Amino acid sequence: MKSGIDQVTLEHRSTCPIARSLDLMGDKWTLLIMRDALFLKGRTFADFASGRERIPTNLLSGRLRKLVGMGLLEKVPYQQRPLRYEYRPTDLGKALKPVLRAMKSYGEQHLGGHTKY
Amino acid sequence: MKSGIDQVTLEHRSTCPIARSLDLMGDKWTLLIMRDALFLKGRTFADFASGRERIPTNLLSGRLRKLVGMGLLEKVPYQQRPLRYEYRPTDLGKALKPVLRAMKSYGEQHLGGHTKY
DNA sequence: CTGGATCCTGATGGATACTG
DNA sequence: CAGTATCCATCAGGATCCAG
Repeated sequence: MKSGIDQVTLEHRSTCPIARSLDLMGDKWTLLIMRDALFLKGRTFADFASGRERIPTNLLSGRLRKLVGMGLLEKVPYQQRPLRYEYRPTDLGKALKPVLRAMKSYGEQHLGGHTKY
Repeated sequence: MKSGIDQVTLEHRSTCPIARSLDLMGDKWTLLIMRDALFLKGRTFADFASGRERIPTNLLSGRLRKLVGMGLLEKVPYQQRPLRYEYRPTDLGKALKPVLRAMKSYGEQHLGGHTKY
């Protein structure tokens, strides 16, 4: 299909800023994609798909669509012939860094995760 | 049923501390419960259930079981006759505050959420 | 070959009713 | 009050298929 309507409408359960944030990124993949986009720089679909956690391609394409629709990533062509795109974090996306840093810190200190993003 | 096995086993997709954190709290309700536990003090089941986002009771009981099992909350009796319990954040649970603060800040600055937890 | 879309199936979510 | 049980809807995951 060409692609459905790209209205990325987020439910919002309450006016609480934490709840709003969770409505946007409260799942197991969204922040992992942003981690790669923010710390591993401009990434292509294949790059995201081959990350260590192996996100299924159908979930990846859906999440990317949502993130672009919400303005956290932008899809920009980086070469012609063949045309290729990469997903780059916008300023709105970069604003997520403190959240990711807090989670990284929590994981390192309390969950036994090694460093390296 | 009496209650299934209470083994709270977390999958872990990789050694990345962010991925580990997300394995633990990457869903729409876990951090909301911790928000209430941390900022609204010792809470009972009914208190959590009647929060503004109205978490269904079956999900609530499952999440509380998980959080107690992972050691972020502890279930302590606070009165006898009739016996009543409340869920109190442990030190491990309190360590989540920076994550919640980062999300609160993101929500306020970029998602139009009002303050008040 | 890359970047997805589709399909199928099992797991999870969510609303609400019900019980000790 | 503190959960369970139930029932349906939606999502996750994996495999595969298709277009440029």
